[in-house]
Amino acid sequence: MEQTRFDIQYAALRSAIIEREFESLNDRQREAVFHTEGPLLVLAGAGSGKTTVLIQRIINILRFGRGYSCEFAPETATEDDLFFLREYLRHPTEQDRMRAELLCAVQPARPWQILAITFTNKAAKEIQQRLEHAVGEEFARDIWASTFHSACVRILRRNCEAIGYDRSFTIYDADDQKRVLTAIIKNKKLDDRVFDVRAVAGIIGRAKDNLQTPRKFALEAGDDYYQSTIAEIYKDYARQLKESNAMDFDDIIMKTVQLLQGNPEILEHYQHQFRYVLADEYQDTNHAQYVLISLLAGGYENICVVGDDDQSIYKFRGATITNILEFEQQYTHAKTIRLEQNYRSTQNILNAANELIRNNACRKGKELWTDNGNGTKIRFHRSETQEGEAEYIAETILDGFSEGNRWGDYAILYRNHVLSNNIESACKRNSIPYRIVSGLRFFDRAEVKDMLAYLWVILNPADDLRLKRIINVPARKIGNKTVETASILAEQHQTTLFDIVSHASEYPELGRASAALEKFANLIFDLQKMLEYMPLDEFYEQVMAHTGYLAALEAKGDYESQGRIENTMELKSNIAEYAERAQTPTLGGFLEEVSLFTDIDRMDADADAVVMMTMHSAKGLEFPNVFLVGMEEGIFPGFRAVEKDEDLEEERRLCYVAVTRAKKQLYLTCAERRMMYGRTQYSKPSRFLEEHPKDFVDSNIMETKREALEKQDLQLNPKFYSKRAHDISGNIHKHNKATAAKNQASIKAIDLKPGDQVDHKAFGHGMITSCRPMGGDILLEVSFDRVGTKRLMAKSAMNFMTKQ
DNA sequence: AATCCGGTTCTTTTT
DNA sequence: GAACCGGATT
Repeated sequence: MEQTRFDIQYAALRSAIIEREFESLNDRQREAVFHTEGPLLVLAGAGSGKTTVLIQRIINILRFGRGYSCEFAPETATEDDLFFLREYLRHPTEQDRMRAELLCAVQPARPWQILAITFTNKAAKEIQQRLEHAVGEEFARDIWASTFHSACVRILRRNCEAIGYDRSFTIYDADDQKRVLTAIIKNKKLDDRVFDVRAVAGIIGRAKDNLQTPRKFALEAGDDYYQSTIAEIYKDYARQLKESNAMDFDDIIMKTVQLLQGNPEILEHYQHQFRYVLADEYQDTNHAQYVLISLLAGGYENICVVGDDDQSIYKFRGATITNILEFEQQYTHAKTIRLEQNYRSTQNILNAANELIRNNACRKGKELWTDNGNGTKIRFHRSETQEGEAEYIAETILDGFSEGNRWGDYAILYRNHVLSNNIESACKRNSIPYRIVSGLRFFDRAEVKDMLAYLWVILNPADDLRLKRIINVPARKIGNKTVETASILAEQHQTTLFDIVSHASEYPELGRASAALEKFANLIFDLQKMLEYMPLDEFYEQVMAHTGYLAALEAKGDYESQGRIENTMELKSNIAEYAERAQTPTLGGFLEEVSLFTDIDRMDADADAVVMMTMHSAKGLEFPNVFLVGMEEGIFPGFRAVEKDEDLEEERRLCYVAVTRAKKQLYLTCAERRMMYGRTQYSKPSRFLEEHPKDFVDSNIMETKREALEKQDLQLNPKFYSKRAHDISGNIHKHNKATAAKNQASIKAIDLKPGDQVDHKAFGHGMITSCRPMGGDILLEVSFDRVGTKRLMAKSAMNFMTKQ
């Protein structure tokens, strides 16, 4: 076919009109949006509008198809159309828009032909919602915007019979997985210190990430004792899961790949269906996910991967940065687009990030820039102790609050959770509202898992694993011994544990316990009956009541149980919310959803509070003011990561991620000594601080830093160090002196008594209602006019408070 | 079945 | 230092 003059005119008008639709994007972004056909790699720096591009690209594909990239006019096109488009471009009106759009569209995709794959539910949901907003709910509903896991589960539920699974397979989480493995290791009479469950689970998980079957793994292990034993465990584990018709998270991906590879007709079906495949956070994909994407996109090869090699921080979970680095080799005709304009941070912050990441050898290379202006310099603070560090942070936040910042404008990020302890107490002391994004997620909490286990068992009594979890929770006189005997009986009789339990009296081996067992079985039967005629949330309450779970928690009555009760109630609202949302709510539907769910989703919805979390969890988020704490050698980079360049680079990427979370102000803090693992450690400032550009860091800090560096040789000898510390630490010392003086003054000023009127920098005017001596300090209760009653420790509060 | 004691361990964790 | 686990004790 040859392009005619008509075609050329048409194509020019078409691109002008389409470009108009996406005029809010920058050139690079637009380029990515319009490159719809063929492989595309988008290297999207932090804060460069990656999600926007992903979404706009989908919108473009839905509305205009390959319109922009098409050089030919539609066969039905007439001179009239050309005229219309020209007029529309001159005077675009809302009435004409639809027709113009239709004339510009070439093979627009149907929603279900688009697969947009992400790692988190949150990201999937965001894409879904923004698309709903843009193209309407009905349209957006059919787009496959989902996580790797939910997309795979969806494929598996349809087709898993082809690989010998029942459609109703259950999903084992990390905890279930560990239980099974522990049992296997015990069963094999292996030393559980040599074969640590966590390590074994990790190795098996990595094997699955690499698509290694137990057989392949055994082959590779050869006669190496450790490896070949793990191969044995892996084999047993796989067999056991298969028998229970269960898959773990890694299976979900691996089995999908196996399904597609082993069944050409199924593969073809999906390859044909997915005309456009988009993958987010591509730098975090593992080998299995890479193969999966390649398979699914194998039909049209309209594959767009978006990611940032500099933000790859999940190697320890099997992610291989190779996938993104070698994309251009995999698809030789791939187009690569770099998004380097940053819309989030100030240039100072970006300079720091650029300088830092430049120290990495293994990267594609990118340089972030912004037209947001330079902003304020990065601030560095080194305190003597971890308490000092925490206090500095609290003071800084209080200062900021009194200047009009909101608590939620602050985030405190750390390398690992333990570092949050002191900061948490400093926040408590200073009445700073804070929220810790904890390592333990809602759905991992014991009480939540217990209740979910009940629901699973009610739905599917054959679920031995979960039955074992709750059969004696709360205690109902069914001891471990009894459960063990019953399990053995189940194995002997080739039946399920529940089957034995429900017919306990037929087995003399169970002796006196059989009454309790049958009682339990009847409980489950009763609940099953209730499920048939009750709304889900009401049913859940019945489960709480009849199992005695709620009563047991209430009976304990301590503070911890109170929290647990709240958590189980929270689960109830989850169920209620699901029941309302789903078209045909079922218990199974809810459990399925929950098993692929984490609770990061509700992170942002909550009240105004300082957020504390690990640097890992901060990925993808942004905050006006960010503290990076514990910037010390041995902590960040961690002592494990300094040996191998590869690990150090990942650590540096983590630092890059952390730095680029800040929009306006970045604070870097560290302490000279810190209590860790029960001993006091002296550490030098992190090398990552050195790698920040000097000119962009607050100047008095640089002095501090130089002094800190001078100390480095000394600190190998702690005695010498402590002797000299006072003489050489000029700036730090001065600062601490000042703080000390302030504290002295404030302790003197503690002649406070109830009834005194005070002015607080952040909370305003108030009256002291009580004073209680506490650990060399005084706990004040102050009733503030504006913010109500607060409890403050006098020493630190006096830095912000004056007596009238 | 609950509690206590001692020993052990201590990155990060999107599903 | 704290949290968690397993074994022993009550």
